[in-house]
Amino acid sequence: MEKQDLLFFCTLCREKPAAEIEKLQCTISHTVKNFKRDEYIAYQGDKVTRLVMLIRGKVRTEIVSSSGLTLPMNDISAPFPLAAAFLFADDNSFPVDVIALEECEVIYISKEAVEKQMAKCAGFMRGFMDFNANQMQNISERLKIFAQKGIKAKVAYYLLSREKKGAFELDRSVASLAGYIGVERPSLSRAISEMVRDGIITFHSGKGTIINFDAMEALLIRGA
Amino acid sequence: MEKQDLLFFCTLCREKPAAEIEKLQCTISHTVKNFKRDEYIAYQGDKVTRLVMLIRGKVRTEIVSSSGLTLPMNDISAPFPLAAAFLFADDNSFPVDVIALEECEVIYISKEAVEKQMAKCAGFMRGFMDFNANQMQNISERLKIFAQKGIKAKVAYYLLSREKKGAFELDRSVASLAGYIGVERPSLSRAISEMVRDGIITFHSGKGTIINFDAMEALLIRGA
DNA sequence: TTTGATTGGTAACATTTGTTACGGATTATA
DNA sequence: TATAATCCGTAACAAATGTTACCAATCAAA
Repeated sequence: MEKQDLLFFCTLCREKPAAEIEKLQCTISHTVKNFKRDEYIAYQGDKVTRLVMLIRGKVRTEIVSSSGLTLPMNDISAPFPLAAAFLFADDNSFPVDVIALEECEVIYISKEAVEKQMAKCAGFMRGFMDFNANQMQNISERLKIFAQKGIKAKVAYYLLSREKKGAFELDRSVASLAGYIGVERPSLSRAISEMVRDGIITFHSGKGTIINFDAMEALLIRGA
Repeated sequence: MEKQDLLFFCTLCREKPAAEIEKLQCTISHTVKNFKRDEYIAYQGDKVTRLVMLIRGKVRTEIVSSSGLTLPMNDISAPFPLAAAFLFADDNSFPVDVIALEECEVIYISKEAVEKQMAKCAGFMRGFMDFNANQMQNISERLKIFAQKGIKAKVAYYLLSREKKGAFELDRSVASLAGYIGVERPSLSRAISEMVRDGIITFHSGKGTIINFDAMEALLIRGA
């Protein structure tokens, strides 16, 4: 259970000891529901009127089109709020179908209860805001990578944003990095090889260094 | 002044008449600052410790690299909060430089004041949440477009998400749509032409209809 | 050790996209 | 109306990326 569980109960008011919390009116009203494998937890287009927290299990989200074809998006493991960000949006409907991949448990908290709780409990509010802010940051970071034109530019952006004194370490496999930046694995592999060949970086088994910073910058400007 | 000004003063508590608001302790402490054209309002990496609201003028944001080259991102017109979403993030630093394009006025509200105000005034909180939620929705919609592989897939996704009974209307020029989905204008133009040629859509001066839904779906699945 | 699975580098070729340049159409401006 | 500016369709070519396939290296399980 990470920061996300801030969203569950006011146990999240970490600022105070658990014992003290019990005394506060910090319990949030909610309902619980269980889902079996392959059941639909939410349908695309459903109004998001409640905060939907996945507290046990794993789900798959997919876009569904009018003709019935589906397009898998992400898998999400508990604990995680589903579409928390959209709870307050104007067009607050689920952007995807949500399907249980295994036995799942979900709790629902009404929007009103969430608002009340936020007003009542600063810790809860902070937890909610933090979660949304971090998610926003992740997504906007990814968008910036996608906005870079050319694989090398994407790679350069990715590496520059996490190098320390020229050294970097991939926190994922090359294959998953390819997925993350939206290109094919062999293409990414080729791009890295060429950057090594051109003396811009070194790279071996997940670790490397940036040799030529100027060349990296140049890649950002124009996909070369 | 749109919804954004919800974030300014508690005049935003629209739920109550203005006269009544005066009586509440709904004034939020803030400081004001003016900037001249070309002045820096914020530097990339600056900690976001206060809510920064642009209330007059226009700014440009750009990514700056260590070697000094810049990469322009977006232009933003008042009224608009700058990096509101990052106020609560863990790594809460400005992702970009912010430069005044013209005479600008900015107000600063401390994070603490924002938190207090949210606790005190439900309207303010709702305004803040709404704004962030909507921004999140926009950005994630854009990310989904970028995640589509192939120009036609991007176009199909874009059109399918806004067609009504098969009819669609672009709310922007072809050139700006090209920028939005991250491709070159001639490439987008060609893609549209081919889709028209193949009898998938009609298109003329910003308006069109989807003729072959199945083909549109197929484009989403595999960039064809 | 052997086996099988995963990871990732590479190559040849197909396909898509970018680039550059041109011209027609439309709109704003003098 | 003339003039310039913008928008956008088109084409030919260059460049980047995807596709498919193969093999080597690594690692875990038998």
